[in-house]
Amino acid sequence: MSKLKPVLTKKQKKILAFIAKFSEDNGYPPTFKEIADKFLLTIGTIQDHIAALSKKGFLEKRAEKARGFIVVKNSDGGPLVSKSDVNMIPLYGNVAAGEPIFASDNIQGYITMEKSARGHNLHFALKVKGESMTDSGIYDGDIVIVRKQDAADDGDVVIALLDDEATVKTLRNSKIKAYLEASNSRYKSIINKPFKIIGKVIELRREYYPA
Amino acid sequence: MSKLKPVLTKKQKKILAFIAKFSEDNGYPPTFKEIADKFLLTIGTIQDHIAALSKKGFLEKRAEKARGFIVVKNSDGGPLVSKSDVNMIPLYGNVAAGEPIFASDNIQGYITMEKSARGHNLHFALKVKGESMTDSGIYDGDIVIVRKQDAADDGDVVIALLDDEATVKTLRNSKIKAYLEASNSRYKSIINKPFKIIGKVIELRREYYPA
DNA sequence: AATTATGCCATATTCACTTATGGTAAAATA
DNA sequence: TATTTTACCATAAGTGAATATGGCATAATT
Repeated sequence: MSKLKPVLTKKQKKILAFIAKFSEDNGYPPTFKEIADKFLLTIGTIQDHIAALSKKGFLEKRAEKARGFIVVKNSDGGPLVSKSDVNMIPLYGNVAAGEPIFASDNIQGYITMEKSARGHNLHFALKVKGESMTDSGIYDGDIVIVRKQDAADDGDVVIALLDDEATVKTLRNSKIKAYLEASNSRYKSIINKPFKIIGKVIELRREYYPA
Repeated sequence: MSKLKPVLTKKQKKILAFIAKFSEDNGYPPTFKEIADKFLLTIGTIQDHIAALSKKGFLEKRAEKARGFIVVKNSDGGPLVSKSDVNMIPLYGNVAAGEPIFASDNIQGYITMEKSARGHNLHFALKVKGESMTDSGIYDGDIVIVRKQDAADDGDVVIALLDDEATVKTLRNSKIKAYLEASNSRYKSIINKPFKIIGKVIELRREYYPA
């Protein structure tokens, strides 16, 4: 209903935005002087602005430290992306049978993922090929984010190594034996071949082109 | 096949890692002295290390600037997350008919998305409710990332406002009239109701729990 | 064996930067 | 109307921080 947000003046917004952008561009925040130069103001004026901004809680100032402040809130109130919240993980393409999956030659790029609070295990992403999982909503071209592990539970969608090829399947751990289930009825489940689980799918992404 | 990577010594790795972590934690890089204190070394020694690291291309040094260096490469060669590559967008939950969708009360959180090169239009995310799009691989609980726009092409998956309620459907722009198509045969398409397009789905995400 | 890179020290110098102080003036608020 | 906030100025002082030099001892290369 009602929200009392400390309002920034236009000037303050501009300065905050400049500090944020400068930090992004350069990897470190600007000095008072650098801000002053940008706005054709003097250092004293910037002192006042910084004081105002940190009093309003958009900035945190570390006393007596060069470039010692950080933008805490965005000028429009939204949260900031913190580098420590995000991870870069490699995206692997499909590999021909026999080729090593995790070869660095096979990295097609990197994608960002939210850093899962605890357990910063090893994650990677894989581009799905084939139609065998369409009934589970996993389509050709989708990207699955995988956590490396060599075991999983019944019903988990897993990446398995089968004849030296990586495939996406649902794991079935029946009492008699474990097998890999395709979710598309036109595809056969894999029951009598040995396989090795290399990871569990924890997220799926699909991009709709053209962007 | 062969890649010649400039190898870092253990000490250099440690120092690089410290600089990276310090920058993340504090929002600005450390000074020479702060590094020296951490490793119980002197400033002179750190000078050498910084020189070595930047000569090897892991660090970039801005001369005569306080805290003026940035980690360019990770010690293990992987790319760094750059804040400017990632955006925070709000995730909206489902709203009851009549309620405003973009109310800030309805923000269920924020998710990160790769910043699309150009066109930083307004994006938002929406949690899908219902089964009407399962044949297109969009399931209940999935999250769609939407770019705000009020028109779309035939076949685009869109978010439409219908009776004051936001729904995910496929847009059909036949010659006669435009309508919204459900992809699950058990659901009817919406042909004779007025609707308003508020955005186009550009990405889908599904989280598999438990993590 | 000779050379280069690593890893460390100390001291001195020179800016880079923040802080402190004390003004002036207009606009917003009580 | 009185008072607070915003928005600016100038100047001096005092550290914070990078740079410059030179030297020493090992390990790794050539």
